[in-house]
Amino acid sequence: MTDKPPTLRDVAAASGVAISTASRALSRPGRINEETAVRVREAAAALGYTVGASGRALSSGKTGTVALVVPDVSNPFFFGIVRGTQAALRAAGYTHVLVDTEESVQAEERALRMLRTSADGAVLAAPRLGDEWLVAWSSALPLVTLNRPVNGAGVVIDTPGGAVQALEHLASLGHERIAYAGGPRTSWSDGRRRNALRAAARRLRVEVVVLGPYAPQREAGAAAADAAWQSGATGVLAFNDLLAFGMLERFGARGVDVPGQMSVVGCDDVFGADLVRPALTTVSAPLERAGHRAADLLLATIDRRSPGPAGAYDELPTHLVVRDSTGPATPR
Amino acid sequence: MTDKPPTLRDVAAASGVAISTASRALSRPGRINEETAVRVREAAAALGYTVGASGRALSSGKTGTVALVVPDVSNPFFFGIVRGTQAALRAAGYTHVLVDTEESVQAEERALRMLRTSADGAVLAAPRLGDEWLVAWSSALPLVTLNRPVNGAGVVIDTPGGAVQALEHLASLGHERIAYAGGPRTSWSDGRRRNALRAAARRLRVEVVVLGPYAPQREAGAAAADAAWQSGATGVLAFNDLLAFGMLERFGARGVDVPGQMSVVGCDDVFGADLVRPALTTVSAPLERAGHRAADLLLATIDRRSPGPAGAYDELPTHLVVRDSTGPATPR
DNA sequence: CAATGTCTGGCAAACGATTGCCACCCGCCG
DNA sequence: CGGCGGGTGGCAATCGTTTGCCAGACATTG
Repeated sequence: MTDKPPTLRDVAAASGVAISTASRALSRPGRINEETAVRVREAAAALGYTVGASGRALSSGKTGTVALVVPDVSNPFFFGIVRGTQAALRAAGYTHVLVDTEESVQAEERALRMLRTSADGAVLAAPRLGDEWLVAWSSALPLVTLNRPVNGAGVVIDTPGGAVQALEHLASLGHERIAYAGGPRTSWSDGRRRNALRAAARRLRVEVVVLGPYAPQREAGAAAADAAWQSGATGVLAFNDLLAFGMLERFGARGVDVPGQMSVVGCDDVFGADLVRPALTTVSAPLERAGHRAADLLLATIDRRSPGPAGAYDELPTHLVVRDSTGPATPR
Repeated sequence: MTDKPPTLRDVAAASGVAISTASRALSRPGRINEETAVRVREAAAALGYTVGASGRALSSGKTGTVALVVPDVSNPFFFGIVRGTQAALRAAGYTHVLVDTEESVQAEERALRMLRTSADGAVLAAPRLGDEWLVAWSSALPLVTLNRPVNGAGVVIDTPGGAVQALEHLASLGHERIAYAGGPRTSWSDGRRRNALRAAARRLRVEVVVLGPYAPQREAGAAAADAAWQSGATGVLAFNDLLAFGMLERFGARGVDVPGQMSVVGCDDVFGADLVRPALTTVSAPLERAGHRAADLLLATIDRRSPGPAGAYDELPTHLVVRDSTGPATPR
């Protein structure tokens, strides 16, 4: 059968010192005579000892664990984020727990409640929870939000900036009427983008027609594509790549040539954007970096103990990647 | 500042009972007078109490945590797996920790060592560790392997079966010389597939030429495509979809028409396989189900306490999804 | 009325690690 | 020779929860 893992007591016994000494020898370099410390470390190695997370957590208050809370693990947008947080946490020796709330506010709150006692902090990617709640929670658990600043803090991906680049790109190709297939009402990012597009449209003297909201999924693409076509636009910006994929399929099915009759721009540059045909012109978002950054920020506030109200704000730039789904406007 | 989360002691005090009673009221239905229990539960709810994971773990030995250990989070193959384990664990009330070993055997072992004290078990997806080690570890920590049986136990995706279907498909299209662009030597799955293909080739009277090994990544696709072309084959089976994507790109770049001059079959049907053009004919693997299954199996052995040597073996069927990257053979 | 059981609820001992505080051993200086 | 201080290492409390065991209350039965 499976015998118990060695404990600090075993290590102490094996090296002939007290438990406290063993503990210090392993985690408080300098506090213990180097000679003794070496003996302890050797014993620990020989026994294959690893400090037990629960014991440590109980007595020190630090769990060595950070959670990433996402609304939907299967969305490729979050793959990049996961990768980033994973790398950052791994490097810092933290354990990475993954929570999928399946878009449910309640699940999100439940997760937070449980994390409060079992994690040192959490990265909330595109949280669904209301601002007030987020603020309240952040005083109970170090939190860093992604793509949804709370109290002016958090990591944000500047998709509005990218969207404007996309608009400029289309305008320069002669498009004068451009559709924006928007995302969920609850998306903070979407609202910001609408505003940025409105302003840019005036400046560029093009017309932007806002469509939607659409679910940020491939399945919603058909409806979005039909609406975009119907709107008389010659180019369309999609809320995200998934939606753009769906639109591409729909245009293909309806015999609308992309980019001949309709230019399509996605957002995020997720896995697959360069795989579809035509390859998708899209606003590239530094997903992995964003995850990494968020985790780093969180780690910093965790050990600086400065969850100060002026938590850091970090905006990551995006840029337009031009591929084959956009081209010169052709009058309809 | 952040005030401490309420403890069982607070709940007990608030409801005028002893800590032990409070504990039982919350987790041992029936053991305590229902009236008292209700009082306790109300107090707990009012205080927003949640049992602390570390305390519980220390005293009961159960951490309520299960880890998924993958060699590379950014591989879309594992996205599906993650999704499955996540769903299963969530449903069972377990916490999901994600460990990326970055293909490193040492990282894998390090992870296992730490998990031993901080998790109730682990799902090892495509572990790099040697069999002996895996066997040894499994006596210290409940383990379920995915796509790599140990001691005849684990969850396995029957890709050889799918590969044979693919071969039949190609054979029926008139292909007589078919290449197999193999994966890493360390892949158990790859070895199995080679054997299955060899046997099927004899039966179907076609010739299979084995190429590789190639890294299961897009970047390796160019080399694989060139080798396949060079081999004189008219169809090629790729170790996985990523490799197939890379091959498709390369064939495109070299002006080799797919499926006109070369048929390509992938494996796994990961996200993107139907996005790429031509849409990829591939062996569809039930990734999410596999992850779910593995987690369920693990959970079962965890609470049945039966890590018996005859751990369960489960083979999930695959099937060929025919899309546009395969077609009739044309003589070269 | 005594003996026996059944419910309830509390006491206290774990679980594994950390850490404040104290004790001891030395060497050194005055 | 006494006092002082730095360097080491041990004692014991503490963190939050679970659980074996016991004790009282009350009901049931012979």
